[in-house]
Amino acid sequence: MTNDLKESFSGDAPPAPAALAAKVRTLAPSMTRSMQRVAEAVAGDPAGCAALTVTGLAELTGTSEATVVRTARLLGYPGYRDLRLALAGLAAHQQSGRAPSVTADIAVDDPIADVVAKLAFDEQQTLADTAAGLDTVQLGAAVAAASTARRIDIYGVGASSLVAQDLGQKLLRIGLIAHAHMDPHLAVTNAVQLRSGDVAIAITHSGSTGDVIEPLRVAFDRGATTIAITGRPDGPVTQYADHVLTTSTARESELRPAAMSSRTSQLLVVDCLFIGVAQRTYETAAPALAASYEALAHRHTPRTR
Amino acid sequence: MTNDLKESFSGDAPPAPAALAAKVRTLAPSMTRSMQRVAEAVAGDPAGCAALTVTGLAELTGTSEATVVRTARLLGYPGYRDLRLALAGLAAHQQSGRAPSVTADIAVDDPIADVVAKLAFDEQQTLADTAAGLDTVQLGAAVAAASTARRIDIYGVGASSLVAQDLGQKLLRIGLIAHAHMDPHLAVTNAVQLRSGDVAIAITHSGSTGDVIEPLRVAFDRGATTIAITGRPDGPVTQYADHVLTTSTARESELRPAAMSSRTSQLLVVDCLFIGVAQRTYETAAPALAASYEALAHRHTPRTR
DNA sequence: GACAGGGTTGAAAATATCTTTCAAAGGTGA
DNA sequence: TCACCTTTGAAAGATATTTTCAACCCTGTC
Repeated sequence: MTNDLKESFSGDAPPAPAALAAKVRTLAPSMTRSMQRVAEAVAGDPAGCAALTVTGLAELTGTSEATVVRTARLLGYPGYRDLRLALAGLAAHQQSGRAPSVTADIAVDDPIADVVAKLAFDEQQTLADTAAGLDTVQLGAAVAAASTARRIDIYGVGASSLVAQDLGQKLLRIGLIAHAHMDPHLAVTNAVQLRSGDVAIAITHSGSTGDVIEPLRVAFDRGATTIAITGRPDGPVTQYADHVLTTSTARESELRPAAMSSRTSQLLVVDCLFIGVAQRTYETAAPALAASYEALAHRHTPRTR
Repeated sequence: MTNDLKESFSGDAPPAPAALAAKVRTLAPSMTRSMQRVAEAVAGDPAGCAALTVTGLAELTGTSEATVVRTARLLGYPGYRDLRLALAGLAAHQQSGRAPSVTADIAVDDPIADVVAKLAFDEQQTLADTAAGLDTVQLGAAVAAASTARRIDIYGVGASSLVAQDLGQKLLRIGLIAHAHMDPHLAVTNAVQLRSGDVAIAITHSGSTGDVIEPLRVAFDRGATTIAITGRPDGPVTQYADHVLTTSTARESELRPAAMSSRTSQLLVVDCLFIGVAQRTYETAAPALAASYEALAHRHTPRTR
């Protein structure tokens, strides 16, 4: 008889996904007093109820286990266990609904958990922006040049120097002759050695860092293929760049210097460049990668486990 | 033992809501064969597994109930029942979030546009996983220690050395005495100088890089507060760490070495740490940041436009 | 190559949870 | 007031989960 009622309501009985509150309202009139109390508790606090056992929910609502099970049945589930699973799902769903509450700037008094959420969100945003704004034609050209280069020089100072080093390390690892110059003077000195068939890469967020522009200019004059990775595609550095890869510029706040998001953006561009080159030089890159991995293995102490 | 591990990972045990797949990847290496099978099934088909009982899941994975329960425990839940609820929540969550089109691994013959899209997506994923898996209690403790430290030493080699440098640069910029050591020998030599009230930070993805563990051990023995930033919360490095910050481990492919996503993850953690410290030392950090910005201004040539 | 020692595993017992049963309590109309 | 039907919860019964423990399988050692 309880069964008849359930059937008559939900037809061929697909358990309710998220429309649980609505179902409770619809069915409330056909419920007995005790069952209504249970249904009310369930609709009011899905997350809380999901954490309770039958006995717990029975006590909370001042009823018995049997009533709770009956209510679950009426709502269209085979038993309380399944209602509970549905509640957990509903709770998670509600949770995600109120996610975009932390889009504001990071404030001095933000709790640490908010800082993590905001920072992660901002960096994700930066990645999406960068990917959207990256010119694949320019990237393809840069990849082609780097893949066949006799030698690759990379320039970056300050925060960008880390990105330059990262690219240098990775290219070296797949067997290319690449070097990241951190000292501006040495960079210029070395740039003089470049010639056609070589590649020079300048990384500068502002697009106007003299220490990075100068070696690129020299390389350009010497006939090397020059690439600029910058957030200002109209900046001075692009004068001497055959190919320009644009990084995105995110809003910055007092506590979150621009260096943070520009770094994220630059690294993505550099990674794309690297993967592109690795694809093009796969025959030599794959064994080189494997070899460098092997070489490092002994530096790790055995696992504790 | 199983218990220690769980505790060391999730602090005082806030069960994971949506970061389950990430957690599975992070903990997979420390799992036994049978447990890995279970974890794999769970991560691969949360919705399907949520519909199964312990016995059902045990049969599906060809293991026993005991193993399923053990796996649930390792993942941070009190038992299978709770894991199941979390799975139901995750399933509901996935239901709502639209699946991206380019989730596959990067292949040798992918067009450059796909490489960009996949890479950006993967790194976004890594950020989300890292944020979800980061223990804010541990982070808070690390921030507190670093904010009041007399001196901060940072250790990292290989790809992690760039992250170490990044953190060092930023902390210096807000007026803290921080130094990133790249030479393992010098790192140990300097670690001997540390004492109570100082902070030592080790960055290693594998958690077992001897060159990084050694200076941390020395610092630990000297009474300094030690922090480990690692992808292996059960690795040897955590022996000597007062606070462990876990980075996420993303799936890697032949062309996309693990170093790439671990770097992204490490940088996010380091940024969170930095912002946290900047908040705590706002009085001195804000003017210091402004001053360093001023100091750099003259290095940029005037804009062309 | 045999062996000790520790980690890994699943069968089965023990426990917790859920479901069903059934008789008593509560309500309703004659 | 009483007969009858509905609602309800205690307790028994059925499932699911957790724990225990002995066998098993490695791995490194002599």
